[in-house]
Amino acid sequence: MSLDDRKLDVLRAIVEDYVATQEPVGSKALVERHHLGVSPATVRNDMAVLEEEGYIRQPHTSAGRVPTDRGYRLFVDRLSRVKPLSPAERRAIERFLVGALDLDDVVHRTVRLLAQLTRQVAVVQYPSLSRSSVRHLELVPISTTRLMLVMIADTGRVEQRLVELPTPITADDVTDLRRMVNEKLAGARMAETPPLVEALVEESPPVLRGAMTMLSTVLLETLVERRDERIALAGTANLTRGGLLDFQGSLRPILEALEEEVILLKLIGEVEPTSTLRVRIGDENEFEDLRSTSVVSTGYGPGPVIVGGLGVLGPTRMDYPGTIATVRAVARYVGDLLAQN
Amino acid sequence: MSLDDRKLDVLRAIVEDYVATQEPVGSKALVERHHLGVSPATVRNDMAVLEEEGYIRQPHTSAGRVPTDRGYRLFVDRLSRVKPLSPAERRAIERFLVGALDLDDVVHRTVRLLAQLTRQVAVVQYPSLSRSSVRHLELVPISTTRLMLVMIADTGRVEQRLVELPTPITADDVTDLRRMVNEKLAGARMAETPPLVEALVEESPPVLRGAMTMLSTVLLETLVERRDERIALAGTANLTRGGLLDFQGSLRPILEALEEEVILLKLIGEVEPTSTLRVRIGDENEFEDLRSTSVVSTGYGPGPVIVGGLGVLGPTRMDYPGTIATVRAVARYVGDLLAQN
DNA sequence: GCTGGCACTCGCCCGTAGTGAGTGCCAGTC
DNA sequence: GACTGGCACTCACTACGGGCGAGTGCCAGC
Repeated sequence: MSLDDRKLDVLRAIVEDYVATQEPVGSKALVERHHLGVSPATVRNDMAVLEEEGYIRQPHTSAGRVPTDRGYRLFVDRLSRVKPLSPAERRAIERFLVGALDLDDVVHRTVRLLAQLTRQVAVVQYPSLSRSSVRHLELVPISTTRLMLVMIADTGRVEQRLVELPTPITADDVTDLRRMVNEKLAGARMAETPPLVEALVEESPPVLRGAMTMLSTVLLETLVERRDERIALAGTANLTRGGLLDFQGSLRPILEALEEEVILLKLIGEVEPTSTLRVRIGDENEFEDLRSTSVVSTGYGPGPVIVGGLGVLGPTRMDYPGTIATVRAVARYVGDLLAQN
Repeated sequence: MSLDDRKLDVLRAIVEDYVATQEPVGSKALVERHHLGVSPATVRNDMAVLEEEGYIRQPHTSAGRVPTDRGYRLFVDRLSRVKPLSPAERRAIERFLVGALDLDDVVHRTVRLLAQLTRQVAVVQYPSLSRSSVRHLELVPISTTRLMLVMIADTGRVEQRLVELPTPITADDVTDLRRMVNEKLAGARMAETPPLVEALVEESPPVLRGAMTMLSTVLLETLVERRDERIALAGTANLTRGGLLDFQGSLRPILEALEEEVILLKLIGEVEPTSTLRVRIGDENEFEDLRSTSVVSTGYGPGPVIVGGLGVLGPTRMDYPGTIATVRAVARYVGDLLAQN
């Protein structure tokens, strides 16, 4: 059955009121606060239909209605009007992000900004290595049998790792190694590096073979395997906003989920090549513990190419239009910032 | 008035029971669970004295007793017996920390380990730059007017920053700059660097003067000013342990405090040169919002010299002996690990 | 198809009463 | 003088019950 326009209006009004007041909304309050032009009784009939269709529900008989996850979904997809950012918000974004010193700084400022603007938990993924290219590889001798490998990506990411060498090497050897790895790898996309690294070992002169082998192992680990992804988090205190009503009283599982990098990455890191914004509402979340939350996430990057994800997590009862607008705007600003560097 | 031995025994029993059960403990339960060898009435008299002295209090008339901050303090200072780590805990520590790849990895593993063992919020400060020396400075050309400065400290810390140059420079210029800064600064303690950096600018040839000036600014910022300190945090979900009884029901201010790096640094970063362990109980905390928590912190470092702090934060009602033992043990292991590198 | 009216439901808000853990005090004993 | 058993008292907690009112579903009428 298709819902006529007024029923959709009613649903929209319910969502908006419930988000604002956090209390089940009744038919009478609805016609008073929104000028729907019909009587409470009519609204009640509409509500009955909406409930039958699964868009709203009653916490208990003789209470008002509350949107279901399905109701929020419909609201987000078809009913929410775009809420433009206020000038104050725009200014806040600009002020917050100018003067960032390096990538770490950009990410930290961004995540705090997002948390502050949306008043929710913010998550920002560092630019993904797998979507970056190698800008430069540096080898710093720590001792004769130890090197520090510093990898600088074009996105500004810097990763370092210790390399234990099988035999002592000289300063000249280090220079040679440095030249070789940079000639081979500088400019390469991370995904393309494994065969190049293999080649490096094979092409290296016998005297450096042992060192290069160890180096290649660490290189592969650094470039493509673990530590590929990093995450910044802020605003967990916002989970306590709205008392114990959201999240059915137990913050525990949510806080635990937020400590799992793997989970966070799945939440905001799985962005499609296009920079579409994604909203996951309640049930739609794949993680059991996050079924009482919604996640708004999007990719960001300099220009159209996506290098990482960012987003916020909050109660299903969240201000979707505002949150979506903010997340989108912040992602764009961050992208611009990256493009400048 | 001095408390005789039995009164101290009573206090110890109260603390232990309350920590275990989280419920006010009465005289009868006390004599049953601990073999004090006296009757409840006697214990009641002792309790009255302890209460008068401010070591325990009653949440309300006709309830059992609960230790005050002062009571915990006395307990920690004079009554708690050292609780040796279980073999399982020792094994957990070792297993957790072997195989750490680099400093980041060590810090992350440590903080998670601490959180897991103590079941509280764990905080680990990265080795402080101000307590480190410069191992190596690397300059990587990003463009003709941009350099990336990578600073590697002897503690394993790596910091990077972008340097904008006033005029384009050549690859040879970069080589010169790199040589100059390393000759001057490599091996220097961070605290000693400012005059050296000044000298660098003055001694630099006119053609490099502009570049060196910018570089020196960034150097000073990186070496001694901001970003000096970094922090890792884990186990916030443990705050929800024990329901809403601890922290008088409001996690909010605590979560907020934990998001402020400045506060965390003050909590665990202010370690004396010696590696004494510090316990701050409730009121003793300088931050208003943390008056309902206790903090156990200590310094760590390779050998006797301290390079950073670590610790845990939890309800005043915590297992002090166990927590203290764990914090101390983890700090020692981390120190050993750093010494190896 | 909308509306006003009406009976009904049921969560919420007290006030009351009963229960029991725990206390303080005191007289008695070793 | 220190400890003990006994006893009256306090008071948080729980259960019960009635009144209130927001909100509903349904129905007859326009």
